[in-house]
Amino acid sequence: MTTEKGERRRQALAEAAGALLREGGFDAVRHRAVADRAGLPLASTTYYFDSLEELVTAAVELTSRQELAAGRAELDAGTEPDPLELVLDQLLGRESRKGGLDAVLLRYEQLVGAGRRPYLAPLMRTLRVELDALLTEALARAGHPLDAAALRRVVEVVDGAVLSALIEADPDPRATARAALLRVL
Amino acid sequence: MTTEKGERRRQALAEAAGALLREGGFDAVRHRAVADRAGLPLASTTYYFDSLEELVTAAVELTSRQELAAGRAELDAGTEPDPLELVLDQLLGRESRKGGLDAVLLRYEQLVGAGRRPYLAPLMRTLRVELDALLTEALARAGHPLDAAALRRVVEVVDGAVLSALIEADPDPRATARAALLRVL
Amino acid sequence: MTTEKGERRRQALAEAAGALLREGGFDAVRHRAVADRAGLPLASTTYYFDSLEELVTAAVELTSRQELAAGRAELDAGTEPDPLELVLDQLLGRESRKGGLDAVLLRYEQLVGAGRRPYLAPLMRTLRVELDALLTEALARAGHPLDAAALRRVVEVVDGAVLSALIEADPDPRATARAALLRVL
Amino acid sequence: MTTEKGERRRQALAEAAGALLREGGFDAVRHRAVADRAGLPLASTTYYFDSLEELVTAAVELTSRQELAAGRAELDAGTEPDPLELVLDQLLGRESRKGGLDAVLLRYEQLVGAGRRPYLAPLMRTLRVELDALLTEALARAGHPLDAAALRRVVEVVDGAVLSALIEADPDPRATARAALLRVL
DNA sequence: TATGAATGAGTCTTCATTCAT
DNA sequence: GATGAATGAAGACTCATTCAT
Repeated sequence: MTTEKGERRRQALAEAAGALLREGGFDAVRHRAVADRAGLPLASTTYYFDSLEELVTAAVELTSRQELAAGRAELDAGTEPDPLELVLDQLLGRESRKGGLDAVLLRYEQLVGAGRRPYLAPLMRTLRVELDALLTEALARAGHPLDAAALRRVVEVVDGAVLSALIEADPDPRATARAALLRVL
Repeated sequence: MTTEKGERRRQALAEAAGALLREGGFDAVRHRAVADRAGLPLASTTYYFDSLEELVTAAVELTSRQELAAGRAELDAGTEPDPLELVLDQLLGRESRKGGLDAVLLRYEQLVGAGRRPYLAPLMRTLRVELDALLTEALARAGHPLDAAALRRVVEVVDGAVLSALIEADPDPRATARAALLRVL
Repeated sequence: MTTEKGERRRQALAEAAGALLREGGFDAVRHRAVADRAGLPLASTTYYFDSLEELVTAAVELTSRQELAAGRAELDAGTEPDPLELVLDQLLGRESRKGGLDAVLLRYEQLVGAGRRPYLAPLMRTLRVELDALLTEALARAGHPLDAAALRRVVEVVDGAVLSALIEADPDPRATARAALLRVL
Repeated sequence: MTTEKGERRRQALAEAAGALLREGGFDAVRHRAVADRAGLPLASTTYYFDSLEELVTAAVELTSRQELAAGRAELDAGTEPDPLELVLDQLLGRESRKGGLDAVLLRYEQLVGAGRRPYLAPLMRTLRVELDALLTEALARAGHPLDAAALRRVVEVVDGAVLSALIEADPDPRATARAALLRVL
């Protein structure tokens, strides 16, 4: 039943929601804001998504898959000489290359936010599996073949370091994360 | 100027706000909810706190200081045979001893939430300093004298592990955290 | 886009606001009061008007245009044998024919109120232009062709007299205004 | 019973209320604002004035009497070479010498505001009598001896002109008023 | 299939006034 | 005599969701 046009609109809404999520966190994802952002009628948000939760879920999924796909593409293309940068892209968001805390916040907000939003949990776990696969490959290419448990530990260390950087208002969380990553490898 | 009774009411409101924060996150801290919880009139919330932000700040501070004070007391009393448990108390919340994720969530929510709530940043940094002092002492008593940088790294590892546990819906995040702690020491 | 019914409701709200404005001044125009008066739900007031200012503006405009239209109609119909009465209608409000101060107050309240309500200024100036055109025509028909400057002076004299009458609680401000008008012509 | 200190505080509150009235109109006169402005406790406002209406009344009276007294003093001192300026001072407020509309607004706001505030009417009439006496004297000294009726007409013309200036956002209402005054004399 | 219209519930906050001390 | 504490009522405004068309 899904018209092509319908699918396009659904995607536009999810993208708008994703942008809002990035900029203002979960609380910023409101029907009106999403509709305005997408340039679509207010009612289209509830027409294409039964509830706000569904819309948020779609936004998280879209956002994350775009990051994953970009990482995978670069990995396959072999463009990036330093695979560790690809790892940091995934853990901090590619936008973190530009510096600043905002870009980093979203990922951790989502991680923690999932705790209060059980409806996100399944998606988060799925995404994690895909993330782990990508990271494993990138680290192997960087000369660090790791098994699943070891990878987890590496990710945890970086996550912990970034969390810490967020609170300290560390001006360059990516550098901090990179240091932690090198230390643990 | 502050009456004793006035101070008690203020505290009651902050405590109610803290409970709501623990149970439902930042979004659950609303004037009405706090007032109802404390069994006080709605307007008392704005009488004692100029804005919701102030109330949230008071809630975070109260909650955190209670945890810190409890840890400090136990440490000084020497009741707890295993100082590492005190460390875990501080990083996961004492309630995590009972198991379950809910108790753990708050701390990380606050850490990340401070990112979207700049008004919390100063408090978070102050609390961090006090936390570090307590942890340093506890770890020293456990036979692990650490300098500031080393301590930070230990905390980061545990934080990363807990964050991971939250997403995995790990049934026993405390055990996971303990394992990470032992590994890094 | 606007449904006919929608337009009718918008108008009903503006009319309710206008009635409140007349009876109780600017302070009486509140969302709740307007909604109750119009027999519509509270939220309809913010649905049709983005803010209270917009609603007040609509009320002023509607009220004033109705007066203007009525004056124009009578002027064109030639019903009123004494065109000066039409002038007084415009300057004191048609309701002032019934006597009493209340009817007169609104116009002057709006004139002065615009000072504290900059958002009304553009509308007030537009209305003034239309008013001047109507008055010029009515006075010409009464045998007093006036240029713009002369008209302004006439209006000012009447306005001054009415203002004075308002404070004196003059029982018949219309008669006072008429006397001033005749004197200045 | 009135302590000297009590009387001083009453006056301080009335003065604070007057300042707020001038700056923000009737709506700006609130208990809290007045107390803050006067640097006195909130409850002192209701202690010294049974209601807000009383406080507003006191503010209007104080403000107006100060203007009157200043005018009278200058008149008696013979400082001001042009008595017409004293007339304008009274009709537009002395602050209007500095130019701008704000200074002028208050007087007309009070004139009109009295319509919605019957409790002000007696005071307004009393003040008018005193004003008329002062104006008569000033105009006589300027070579324009006028009887009561003629004076009223002069005042009305100026009032009308100023009202008009307020709406047009006339940058120099005082000049406009002066021109109207000269014209009518 | 879409969407403009609509609204009940709820948001934070302000305020005049009362009262116990 | 003075005032800190307190609060009921009301303020403007937001929002997720429903529904008729």
